[in-house]
Amino acid sequence: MLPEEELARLLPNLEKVTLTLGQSLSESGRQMSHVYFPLDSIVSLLCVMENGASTEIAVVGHEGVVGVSLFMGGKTTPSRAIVQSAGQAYRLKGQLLKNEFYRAGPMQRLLLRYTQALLTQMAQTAVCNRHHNVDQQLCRWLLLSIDRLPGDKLVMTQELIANMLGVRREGVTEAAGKLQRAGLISYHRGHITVIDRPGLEARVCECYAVVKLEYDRLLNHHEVM
Amino acid sequence: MLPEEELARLLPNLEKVTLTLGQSLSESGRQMSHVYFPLDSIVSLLCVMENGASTEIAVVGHEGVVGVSLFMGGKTTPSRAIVQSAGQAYRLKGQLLKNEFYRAGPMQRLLLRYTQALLTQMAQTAVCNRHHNVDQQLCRWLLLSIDRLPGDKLVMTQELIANMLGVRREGVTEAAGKLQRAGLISYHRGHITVIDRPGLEARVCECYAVVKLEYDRLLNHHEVM
DNA sequence: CCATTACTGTACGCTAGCGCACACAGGGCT
DNA sequence: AGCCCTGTGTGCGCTAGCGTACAGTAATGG
Repeated sequence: MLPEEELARLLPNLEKVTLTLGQSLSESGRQMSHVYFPLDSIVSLLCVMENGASTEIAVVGHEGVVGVSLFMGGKTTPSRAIVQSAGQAYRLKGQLLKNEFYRAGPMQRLLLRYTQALLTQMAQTAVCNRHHNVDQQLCRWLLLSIDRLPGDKLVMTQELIANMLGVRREGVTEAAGKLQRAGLISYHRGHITVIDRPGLEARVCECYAVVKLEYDRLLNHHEVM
Repeated sequence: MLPEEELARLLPNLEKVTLTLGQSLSESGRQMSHVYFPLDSIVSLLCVMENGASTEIAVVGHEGVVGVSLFMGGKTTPSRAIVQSAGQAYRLKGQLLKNEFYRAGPMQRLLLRYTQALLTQMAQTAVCNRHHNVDQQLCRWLLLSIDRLPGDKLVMTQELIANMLGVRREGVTEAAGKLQRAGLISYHRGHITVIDRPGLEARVCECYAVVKLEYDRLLNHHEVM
């Protein structure tokens, strides 16, 4: 989405890395050395509490960047970034991104619009956690995930999904069972395949659409302010 | 917190306005004409759903600004901003803030750090909605509110608090009753007085401290990156 | 090939919070 | 005074999700 000039300046510094499932890109309160631009991987931003319970507050895929705190000026965040789906990503030294950011050009505007989209995703996650049941939240989570993946399959155990959603594993089993019996997904020991995407969209709560529309609005056109 | 030069440039354009309880500063999807810097007032950012249910996703007081979407580049947000506690605020034409922002000076860095603090508050709200009970959330809400007010009193009915927290009014009645019987607050027809602040802090969940520490870290020193 | 581990399904009692209904009191109004 | 409206307290049945326990089955590894 960047003009050639910016892209040319950045490309030599982008390093392609492989992210493995469960890998931590950022720990609470620790400064990241690099920012990551997922390609076909997905990264979850998690809040972990003192007792170990966790909740996903946002998910980042090829549309975004992990490490906004580096250019936002805070350096650290109180959340963790965990690879939710293995794959490739570009990474870039934090200082280089910051330099680019402070050129105050298209890259800065893009990063800021992305950060605003992230704000919306977090806000909607808060609402969803409050008002919607596990079934709907699972649908939202599945849709947000496969939107960020090339195919319709994802590798993820119910245990991990439960950690992301901040619910019991058994709750996920039940919700996933319903979806499977309804023929919307097939679930097999850590491998999920989405069979009927429109069916999922029919069951999901409004939160998914709110987030998706906002991402489209903010990121899917090259308009310069 | 700004150097004199920046302050001198902004001051003539700041307009002092009175915000009344319940006033809307921003509607979902509408562009704001001004940004607001609360002085002794408090503004709640709310997500409102299709069925009318709502949830507060963040609270803004004298430490912050209402309308980050104006400089983040998105122009609008899918949330509402409602005055939760009447009082004074400065307002500033959106375009003037944007101009100041794009001077890429101390004001930009400050606004970005504030936005990051807002991110943290939203994230923690999402976690709190998931994992903590109404009692704890009420304590968090009370503390976040009186931190942003000059005294120890706030004007707020249980009905409105329920809307903020996204719970039933009766749930708030019950939780507030416990706090009152414990001698931590006194509640009288829409007038709350905090009597024992340390007592509240002892009951609140960790979410309050996480948010408070992050605000302090990001905003309470003049360090320039 | 067997043992172990990891993942999924199911059951059961418990609790927090919901939806609803209603009683009661303060405070302002005519 | 009487009245209404607003705000608060309470009770009751219901449900979603929790905690816990355990069974069954696929993958894995020696």
